[in-house]
Amino acid sequence: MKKLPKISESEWLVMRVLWSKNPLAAQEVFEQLDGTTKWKPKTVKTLIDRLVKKGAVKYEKDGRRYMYYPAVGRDEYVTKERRSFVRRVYGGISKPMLAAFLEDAELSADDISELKQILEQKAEE
Amino acid sequence: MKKLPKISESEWLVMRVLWSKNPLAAQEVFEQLDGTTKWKPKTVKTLIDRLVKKGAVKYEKDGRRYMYYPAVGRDEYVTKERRSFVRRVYGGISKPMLAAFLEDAELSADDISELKQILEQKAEE
DNA sequence: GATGTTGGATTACAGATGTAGTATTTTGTG
DNA sequence: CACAAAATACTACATCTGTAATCCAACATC
Repeated sequence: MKKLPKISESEWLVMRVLWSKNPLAAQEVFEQLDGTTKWKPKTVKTLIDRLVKKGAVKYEKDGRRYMYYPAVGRDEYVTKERRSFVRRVYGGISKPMLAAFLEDAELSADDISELKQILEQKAEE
Repeated sequence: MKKLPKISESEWLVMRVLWSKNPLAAQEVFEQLDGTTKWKPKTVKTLIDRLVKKGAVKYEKDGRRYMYYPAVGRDEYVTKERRSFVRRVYGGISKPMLAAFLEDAELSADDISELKQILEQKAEE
């Protein structure tokens, strides 16, 4: 249960890119982001540098440039963020919160039955 | 659809107090928080002041002190935060996300059947 | 009326964040 | 080899956050 560094809003976008594909050069991260943000390449580089300093990203040399890759797992992070979100906003996970999520979601019939299964599983405990 | 000011982590705790009971004097907010945080009264006052400046809290005079109350609705806020959370972390609401929430939750039998009802409702659309 | 007490107003200050710019080094190119 | 192109390294700077402390005014008390 190591401690995960805090990742800011903007840094999340960088992590999402690196989680989806890696290793990437700074330039490539910028290209992946281009369109979803209006950041300049230098901005992306700064964000990457900060993530490296925080220990969320690692790199290896590739000639004149660095190739970056995530040092922390996406799933751990998502879990951590999910928990801190519910604590902050709802004071804890709760039925009203789940209801709001479910109502806000667009789900296929398959999704719905999968989720129902999960609920049924839980009912048995 | 007015724009809601951003509320920081710490400020959320103050808002939660004010949403649950208001109007309150700064001192009273401090008392409500005491135990859940280790903040000094001055810290709480600063947070309140910032919320006022952001327009998330209003006040009225009561003798020599101010009584504070929320200027924004809890529900709007929660919705906003929920959406920004899913966008940031999952890139959008999704079944895997919901599954993770459900699995992480502690639910009573009643809760479970209520949630199942919501899902069934959605299945009919 | 002087004085302590209780609020509010103002100020503090370091670290995180958003958003780059400038300087320097490495390297491919004419 | 001199120079432009590309990467990295270092620097910038206003805001926001977390976490108060200090100063001042009004009231309550002796």
